[in-house]
Amino acid sequence: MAVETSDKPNLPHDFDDDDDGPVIYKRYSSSKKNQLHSEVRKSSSHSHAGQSYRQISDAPSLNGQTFSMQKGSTVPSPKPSPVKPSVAISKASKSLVNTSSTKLPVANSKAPSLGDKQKMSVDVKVEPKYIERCAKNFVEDSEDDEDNKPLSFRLKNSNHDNKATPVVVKKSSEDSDDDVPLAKKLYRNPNLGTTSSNRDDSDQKKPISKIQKERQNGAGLSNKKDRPSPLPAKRPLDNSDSLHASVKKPKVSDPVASIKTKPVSVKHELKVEDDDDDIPISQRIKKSAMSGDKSSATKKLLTKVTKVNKSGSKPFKKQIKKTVKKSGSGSEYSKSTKLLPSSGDGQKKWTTLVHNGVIFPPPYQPHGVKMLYKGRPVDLTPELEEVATMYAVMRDTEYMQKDRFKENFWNDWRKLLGRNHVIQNLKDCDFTPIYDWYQSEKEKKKQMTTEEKKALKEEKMKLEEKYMWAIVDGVKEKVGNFRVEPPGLFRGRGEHPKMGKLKRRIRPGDITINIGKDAPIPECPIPGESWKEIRNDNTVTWLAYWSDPINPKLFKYVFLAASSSLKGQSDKEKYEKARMLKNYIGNIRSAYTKDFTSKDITKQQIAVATYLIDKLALRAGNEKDDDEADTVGCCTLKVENVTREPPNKLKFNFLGKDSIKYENTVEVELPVYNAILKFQKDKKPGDDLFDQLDTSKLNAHLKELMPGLTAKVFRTFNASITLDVMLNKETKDGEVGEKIVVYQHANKQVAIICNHQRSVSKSHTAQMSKLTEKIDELQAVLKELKTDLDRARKGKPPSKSSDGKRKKNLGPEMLEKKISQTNAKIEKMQRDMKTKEDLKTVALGTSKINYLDPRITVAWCKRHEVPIEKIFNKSLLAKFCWAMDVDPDFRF
DNA sequence: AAATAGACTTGATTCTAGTAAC
DNA sequence: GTTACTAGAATCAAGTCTATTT
Repeated sequence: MAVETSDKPNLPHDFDDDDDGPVIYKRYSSSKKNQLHSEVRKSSSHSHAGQSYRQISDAPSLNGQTFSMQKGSTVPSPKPSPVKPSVAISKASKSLVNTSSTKLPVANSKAPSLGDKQKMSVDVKVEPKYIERCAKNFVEDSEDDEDNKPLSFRLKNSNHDNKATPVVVKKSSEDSDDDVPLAKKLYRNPNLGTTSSNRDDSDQKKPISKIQKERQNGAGLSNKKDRPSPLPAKRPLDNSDSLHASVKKPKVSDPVASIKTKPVSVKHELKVEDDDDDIPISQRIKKSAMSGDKSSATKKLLTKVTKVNKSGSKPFKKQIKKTVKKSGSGSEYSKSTKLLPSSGDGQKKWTTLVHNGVIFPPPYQPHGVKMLYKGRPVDLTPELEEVATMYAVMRDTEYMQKDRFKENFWNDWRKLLGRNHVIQNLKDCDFTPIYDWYQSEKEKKKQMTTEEKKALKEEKMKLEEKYMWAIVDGVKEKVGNFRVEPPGLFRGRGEHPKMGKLKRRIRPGDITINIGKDAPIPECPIPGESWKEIRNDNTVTWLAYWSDPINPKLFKYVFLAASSSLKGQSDKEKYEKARMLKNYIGNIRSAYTKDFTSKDITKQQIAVATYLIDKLALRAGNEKDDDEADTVGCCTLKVENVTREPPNKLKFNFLGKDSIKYENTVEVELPVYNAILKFQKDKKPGDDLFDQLDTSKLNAHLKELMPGLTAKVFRTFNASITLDVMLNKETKDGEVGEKIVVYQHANKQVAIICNHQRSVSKSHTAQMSKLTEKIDELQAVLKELKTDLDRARKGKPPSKSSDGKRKKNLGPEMLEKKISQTNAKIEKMQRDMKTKEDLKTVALGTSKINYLDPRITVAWCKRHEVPIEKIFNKSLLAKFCWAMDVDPDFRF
């Protein structure tokens, strides 16, 4: 805490405002815009209305504390101008020197449109090291070979001699601008793969002046981004290459200049090994597949790689595991920590940690509205009423159609009711009075004036403010979820066996607090109660946890927010690991290709599974318990989830994470097809396709191929490389708006690959028909204009308008102009419609947040003079602050 | 080697507030 | 000024993966 005071400039948030910061923000924002809320957002909220408990909690009375617990409002940030945050961001990211030189677009206006270009390029200095960097990049560039492309892209190459119909993502079939499925599209562009050449083109061919300009936009850079900032801003991200990253260990290490070097060296060495990568993957695959079993050779190769890696580039393996783990910060650790605050000691995540614990939802406030049992009002104790209300409020949700939900609810409620309660079954319960009461409360809330709302918000803010921040190694950081989850009915996704169960209220006695040794222990906010336990474990990043009331084996953690350095650090490491995969992917692919026909069934299954993960970006697929929804990932695929379609296609159909359906038909290499045939033989539909496999075996195997490699890395790799390749292939000179379209298009393809879906909004159909209507209107106008044009040309006056009024007599030119304007309008609307229809089931956000290396985006923005905030919103900018000063030439 | 515990990331949905459209 | 629409934030469920224990 002491720390807190110093260097404001570097703090992520202005300390000055800190204390009242949030409040101020709030006032600010609310002041002028509040009126807006008067909105009556009906339909949506209404229909699900009570559904979630959250809503309940929002409901004024439910929790008693009127609104104070509402959720969303907290967001401190919304200061009208983005300036502040951006400043902070840039500060944090550019560590030192030329503060002025770097003008991240961010720093500029909020939504700079064209004009921003200039702004962006304003104060740039050409970085002396630019050339150096270029050189580095070239090196990197040269390494690109087709391996760096997503497998799906490559397949094309390999297959193109045969048929080209690989990945057909059903969803994509509707794609608008690209009504062609991604796969097909890709096929069309066989070159996609040649990243290197593209890249070279772009970089090398550019005139220097241009380069310089770009550079300016970019991060400035005179100093290496990687340098450690002298200032105590956010803790410096470990620049070192992620490599270690792969292993969880040394997180905060001192930033050493060596950063870039490492990767390079690795690459070099790898290169030697990878010679065979020069051969197009397709050929390689063929080669290996055809030429009998060369597993031994492969093995050697792999081994070599690994070795090289280990010795040549920093050692990946985790050295030293934490010996002292959970016990609470081992004294040793703290000692060493203290000595070398920034040196990455194996597991240490922080040195000092100060925070105020968590905030609890307000106690339940009984409303006294009586439900009916067999038509008669029933008196309920507040505890029973609370639970009844949770249920009542879910009336409009789908859960009410599910017997499992009702049954689970009844079982839990009944326990509370006790044997002899009047209420003996759910069927005779009528919750309508409570439901109605809830609706009216909601309505009341809606009707509040902006003043009232504002006041409530401020009040809430006041209560919460102290919980919103933590001080980690002297830096004030946002806490993510400092609110303890309120009680409610469990809403599992899909057919979750536990849906409807009562999620009981969490009390201080359930919560374990993790905090710095010397930090004051947070005061327990509920008088008379106390925390379950206090720990001082600096090998973990959580601030608090409690065990999940629905499944006591699981924990609910309180972590820092995504914008924190700690999170940023691991995010960066994640992407570095994925980038590392680029260097290994060639060998990995040839290795598993060889094993498609392995006699060792386990090997064969590993090979095929790895292939699917690589090609389709499937999740690993851990085993699940019976008390969880029945969903699968790669390792847990069932025989029935894969259908063979001769001669060499596989049709996948299963429920993945969150019970989201995955449907995809893909063309695969024949050996894979045959292997699947073999795995399915003599099995029942519900049997495991990969009976010899589980995620730990698979990951253990992957780790032999590349340090730190696990199944999920392929997803990250696949997503990011796809973005990188598509952006660089498709971006053309032109308007910012067009470039953004290119970005969104790439983003969408990634979302499709990752199967990121969203449910169609209720109003979608209505919205579409509205648009259609408008288009029709415009078309009518167009027709009329054309008629008038004809008449005008013949010297006649315009026709009468529909309402019989006279129109202005316009000349032919004028009419022609109008016609083309109208046409443009129509086209635009049609495009918008297409896009809308197209994206109605595709969620772009998830991949942006979790899978796309932000440096690709930032670098692209710099290169193409697109203001970064056109792509990243405020929270993304904060989350990715570590990526903001990336070199414009950065390629994934 | 399998099960369990633990920690952290990923993900769809819900909620809120800002803005656009009427 | 309302109402409709939406982006972004918040929520919390559901994954992944590692380490430890049995």
